[in-house]
Amino acid sequence: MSDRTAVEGVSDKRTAILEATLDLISERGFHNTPVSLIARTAGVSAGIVYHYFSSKEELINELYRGVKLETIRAMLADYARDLSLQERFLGIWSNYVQFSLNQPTKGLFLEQFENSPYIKHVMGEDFVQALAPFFDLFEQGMDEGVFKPLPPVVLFDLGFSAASSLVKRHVAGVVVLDDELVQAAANACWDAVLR
Amino acid sequence: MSDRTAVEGVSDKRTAILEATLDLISERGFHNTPVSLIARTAGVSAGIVYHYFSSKEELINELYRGVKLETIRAMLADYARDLSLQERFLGIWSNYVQFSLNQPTKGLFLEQFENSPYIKHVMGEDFVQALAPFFDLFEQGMDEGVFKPLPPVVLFDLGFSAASSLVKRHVAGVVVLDDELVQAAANACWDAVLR
Amino acid sequence: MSDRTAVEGVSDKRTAILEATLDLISERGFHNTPVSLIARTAGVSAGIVYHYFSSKEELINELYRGVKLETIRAMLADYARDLSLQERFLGIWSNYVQFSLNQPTKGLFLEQFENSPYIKHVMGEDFVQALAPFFDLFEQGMDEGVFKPLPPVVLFDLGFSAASSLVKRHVAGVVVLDDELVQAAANACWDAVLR
Amino acid sequence: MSDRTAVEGVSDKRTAILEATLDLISERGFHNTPVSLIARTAGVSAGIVYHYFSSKEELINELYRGVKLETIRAMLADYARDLSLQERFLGIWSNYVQFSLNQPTKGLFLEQFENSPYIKHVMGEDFVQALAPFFDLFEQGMDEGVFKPLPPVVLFDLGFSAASSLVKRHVAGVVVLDDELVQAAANACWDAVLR
DNA sequence: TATGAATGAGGCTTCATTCAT
DNA sequence: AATGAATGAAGCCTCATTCAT
Repeated sequence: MSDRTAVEGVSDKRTAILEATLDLISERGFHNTPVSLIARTAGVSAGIVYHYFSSKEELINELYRGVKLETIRAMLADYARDLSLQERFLGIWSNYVQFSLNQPTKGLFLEQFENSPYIKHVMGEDFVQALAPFFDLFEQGMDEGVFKPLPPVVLFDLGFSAASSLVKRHVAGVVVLDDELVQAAANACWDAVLR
Repeated sequence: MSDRTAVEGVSDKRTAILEATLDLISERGFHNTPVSLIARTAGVSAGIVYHYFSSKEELINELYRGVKLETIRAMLADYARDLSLQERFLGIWSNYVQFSLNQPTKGLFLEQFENSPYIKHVMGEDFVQALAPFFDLFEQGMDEGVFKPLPPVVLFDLGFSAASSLVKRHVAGVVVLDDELVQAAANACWDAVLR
Repeated sequence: MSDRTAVEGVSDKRTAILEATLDLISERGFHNTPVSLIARTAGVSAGIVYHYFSSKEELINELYRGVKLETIRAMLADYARDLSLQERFLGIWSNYVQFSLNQPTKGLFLEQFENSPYIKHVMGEDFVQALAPFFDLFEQGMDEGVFKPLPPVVLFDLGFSAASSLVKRHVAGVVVLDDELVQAAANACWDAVLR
Repeated sequence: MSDRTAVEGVSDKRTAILEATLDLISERGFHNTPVSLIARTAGVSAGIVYHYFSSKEELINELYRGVKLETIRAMLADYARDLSLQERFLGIWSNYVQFSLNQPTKGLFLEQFENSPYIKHVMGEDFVQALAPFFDLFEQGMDEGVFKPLPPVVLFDLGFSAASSLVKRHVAGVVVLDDELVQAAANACWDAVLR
């Protein structure tokens, strides 16, 4: 037990810092979120943050990587090659919406991060791996002549850009994203990629 | 000339401040863009900024309103009710892409602003008016049974979300948005909204 | 008429500036009273203040001299050598209280000014003249053996310090300075100077 | 010694800041005493001031409370109910004068503070307790028919207002407050409160 | 006389980061 | 591994004063 405590003790604080950072930044923004506040929220001292992360920037980058990977993986939950193209496509859509609605801070954080010139994002090998199923999906769809003959990234945007926009609308209270609407929107995007 | 000087003289500095703010924020972010740098870039003193704007926040809000309105109007250039639904839809698409590629700082600024919890955006009557043609378009399309029976905002997202994503891909160097690709993407989104 | 307008026009603005300064400083303090606010309150431009006064400091000094002289003169209204010592003493007391209650801003301003190291007060010949009756009173009282044999300034403080303290109590709402109380206090101070 | 160091270590900087603030403000005024100068004089960084005080205003308020309490307590040194009314009264007088002459900055600071609309003073329970002996003195004096039948605050002002005025005269060089003069003045004020 | 835009120094405060303990 | 006092650079903003008109 002392072993676990020791081991988890470490990651506990690290995790607490990351979670506090996520919550604070998603509702206050990068600036307006001082390290001292992150520390207080996480229940640790300001100094210890620099034991786990070399700088505030690295902390935020680390958080970005984690949240981004988690989001990608959530989108691909249940993804299986033996499902039809459409089943996989629609599955990603509903996974994404469900995840975003359950974890609103993560979406807000990602959008903020990705639209800020403040911090340059560096992606590593694990991202390439995590994203592979998307390319797999679109390449298979093109090979089979089911999808429009466009670069996979373009198909990706055609297929999923609207999803995050709609989630923002929902968060803003402009629309209510119930199952029916999600399915309708997902099917509309399916029409967009379909040849 | 003395006429123009007199007239423009009043707003010259104000305009210079707004333009400097746009350029700096789009490439450096909200923070990392001190008022002192804005002033220096605009060729004015730091103090005078507060003669034209009551705070940095108000300056940025004012800038947002101006850029947003300009973008909306650019999208609707040539918009005319006697054009077909598809012509109008595709026109908006190409107007948007063209404007975004010509004025990359404005798109970057808008995305950053709209995804930041830092500043709350307040829109006024002029926005409602400027956006009217979009609602006009989608409502007419639904009335005629051409578009899917979905809320106008949803149709808007289905129709245009991908556009800004693709522009970002272009700016990031991932794809090259030539005319052919823009048309293909625009037509794909047309498929998305089409019944 | 044009003559009067021209002449009064000048002093009108000067007076308006002085009055605005008095009101603002008495309720906001020296700092926290920018020249720009003084100008706005007086209904003039900021620049013109420097036509009438060479600096903010001089403006305040000028104001001090005027208010101080006015206060001294108000205390000595009705002062006449043919009145008894006690009549003159009590007259000063009630004049002071009456003036202070009617013109609360002036007392506040004087106290603030005289207790601030910010601005060094320079008094001129007119002050010496205006204050002469006080010395006259106390010297006569000493010569006649009616007052305690103390320096006139000391007799002055013994005789009148309590007056301003009581006015402040009244302004603060701690006591109500009605006629009866003023007379009682004045008589008590008369006891203090009386041999 | 290590003990004292440890104990004092905590409040050392806080105390240094308060002392520097007192000295600087008493000779320069509230404004004209920037926080940066306070910090430099105290031998600390500017930032740390905000670790101990939430703002410059709070710092000054805190200082006021401390100096005021110290002054009140100094006035009441040796105060004892078994002394006669007159002994107590005259003791307060000489305590006050002695304290003021020994600690001229404190008197200057108090006067400046109390006559400035800049900062609103809030007094707490400790003030009420510290001031109790004054009320005790005046109420007893009235009950015994020794003092004039006036509100305690009024008796207080009649009894002690002149003291601070005279100290200011001394500081200004107008009179020399030697023991003889202090006693004469104190006795004169005793006459003022005496029935 | 009069305006008010403009300047620029300086004030208060915040905050990422370090370091003695 | 942990604390939190401490630093000092930098940010936003104010304001006395000037000057072109």
